[in-house]
Amino acid sequence: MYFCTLEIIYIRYIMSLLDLSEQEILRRESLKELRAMGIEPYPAAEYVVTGYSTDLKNNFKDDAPQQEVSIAGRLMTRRVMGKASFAEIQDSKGRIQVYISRDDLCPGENKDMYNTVFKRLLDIGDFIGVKGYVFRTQMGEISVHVSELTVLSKSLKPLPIVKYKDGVAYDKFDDPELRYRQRYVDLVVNDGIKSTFEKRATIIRTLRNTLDEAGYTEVETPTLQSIAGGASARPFITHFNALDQDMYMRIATELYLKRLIVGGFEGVYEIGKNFRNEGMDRTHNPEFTCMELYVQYKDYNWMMSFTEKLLEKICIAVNGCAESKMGDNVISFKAPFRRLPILEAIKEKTGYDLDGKSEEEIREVCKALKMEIDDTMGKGKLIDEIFGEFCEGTFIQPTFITDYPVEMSPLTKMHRSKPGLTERFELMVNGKELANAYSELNDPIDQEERFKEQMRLADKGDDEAMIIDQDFLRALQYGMPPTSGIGIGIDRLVMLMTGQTTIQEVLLFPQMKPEKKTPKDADAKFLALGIPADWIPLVQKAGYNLVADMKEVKPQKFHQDICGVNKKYKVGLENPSVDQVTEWLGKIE
RNA sequence: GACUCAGUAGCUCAGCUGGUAGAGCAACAGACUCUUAAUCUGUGGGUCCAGGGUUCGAUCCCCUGCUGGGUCACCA
Repeated sequence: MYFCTLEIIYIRYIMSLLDLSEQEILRRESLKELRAMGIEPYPAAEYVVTGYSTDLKNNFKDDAPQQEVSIAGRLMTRRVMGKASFAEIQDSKGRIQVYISRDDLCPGENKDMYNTVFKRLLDIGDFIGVKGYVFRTQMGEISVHVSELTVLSKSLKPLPIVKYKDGVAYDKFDDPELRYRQRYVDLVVNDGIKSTFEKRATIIRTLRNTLDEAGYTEVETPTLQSIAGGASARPFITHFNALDQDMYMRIATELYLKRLIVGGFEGVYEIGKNFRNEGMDRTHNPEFTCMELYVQYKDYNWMMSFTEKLLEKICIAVNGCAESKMGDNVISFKAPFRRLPILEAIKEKTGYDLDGKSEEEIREVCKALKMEIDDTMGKGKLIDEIFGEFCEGTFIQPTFITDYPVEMSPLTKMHRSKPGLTERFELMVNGKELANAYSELNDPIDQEERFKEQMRLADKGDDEAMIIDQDFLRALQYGMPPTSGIGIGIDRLVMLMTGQTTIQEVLLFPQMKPEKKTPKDADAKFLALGIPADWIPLVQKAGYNLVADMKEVKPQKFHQDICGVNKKYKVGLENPSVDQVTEWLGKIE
């Protein structure tokens, strides 16, 4: 069964109308009307702008000679008062009011541009360009007096209307679900969203500039890996057809960057995405941005002072000072930061001194602290749990927590003087880990042993233990200079620098569950029952998206439902008889 | 995964022991040449998330499910 093109076009036309809201249909009609008037709603030509909203407002001087300008943007509000109107145009920098008087826009006899185009066919959300001069209204608002208006792009879907008065937002568009899914709308209608992402760009630019000036090389390493190493996390698995083998999305850049230090770079860094197949919440997104840096001949002490200077510089670049507000907390990134060994931190917060204690003794401490633990946890994991439970959240001001136990640091060099501990620090800010760094382990034999220990943990049931990377070991065997490395979570850094409390606010497109689409049976299934093609969209509009949905319904009710749609949406089809409908429904198996 | 709250017009939200729905904005028609959440008059617009149950009658009560928010757990 097939139909001619015209029928298909007609069905699509009905379907499109049935799926649209009244306002969307009206906007489409306005679009047609514009074309009928000879106005192209989506013109191809460049529209030359000579200024931007906020610049015009900031640079305006009442006593300066009149300034002709040309600006473009989205029409965001409209206040029509008969023969004169005010509107606000939103461009990339902000908003400015424009004043349109009928007789200035249309000096001749034909007033269509004002009466028809501006007042009736344009809608909020449309892009327009205007030419005119800048002036100050009686109410004191700097505005553009419009002499020429160009339609640049018609908007077919109505934007949520958010209005502001005295800093209070009315009818706010603040449902997180909608804001993240339709970030483009969020950026258009909500104040301050764009600036968060501009700050994010500033942070990354400052970071990159600082590392470049220090003489380090920006590199890119594989995202698709056959062994996902360098961190403890579950990876995403994907499939490479050409080799018919599974691959992993990287969970860290560490092992590749260290190979490059073996290869002779002074310093290498990468700013890129890592992927971890774990939960999603206000501080975790499955893909997130990390910066990792490795510098030869350095140690973790050097890295601490490098890091605090780096962060202070970034904070000043973003906020103009070395402080950032997080809710009620003011965080100072003024270097230097406090340094505190992890066992001292635990002693400080819990009163238990774990120095020199065995795994069994620590297990007892955990029980005394009423913690939930299990047998798969080794000594390192236990200490980590105690720290996470009682200490981590308490470090609001930037604090370097140093000298972690070897069990939880398989890629870290042993401490130069403290047995059982490693030369590692984590930087805690606002109660969360922001960075993780070490004096890198460069003893290939020790490294192999550490990997084997990880394998034993994996055998015990730790599904995050690291997998042994033979090629990385081979690289180390050629010799790696003493090296210090660090990883900084960029998303969390942006949160701290911009005062945001959820990671979704600093990611343009945070991971969301896929949008659910109502399943619909193919047209052929409806045609098979004898339902005419024209009627299929109406049947589906009435709520019968699947043939199975019609199975139980009484013919009378079904008849009423579909004829109701026909009438309500003025589709204009001839209604079937109840007998015909009964016949269709009778064919359902 | 647990708990909890929510789902009503294009948007933000009301809706009383249970009697099939309202406001503001947006839209449409009209008035208005310096307004600014413009104002004034009028109009249209709803699968009250879905499916069961109780009831003469359910947006409301009960059950189940779906979707989402929040909190917690998991997750360096």
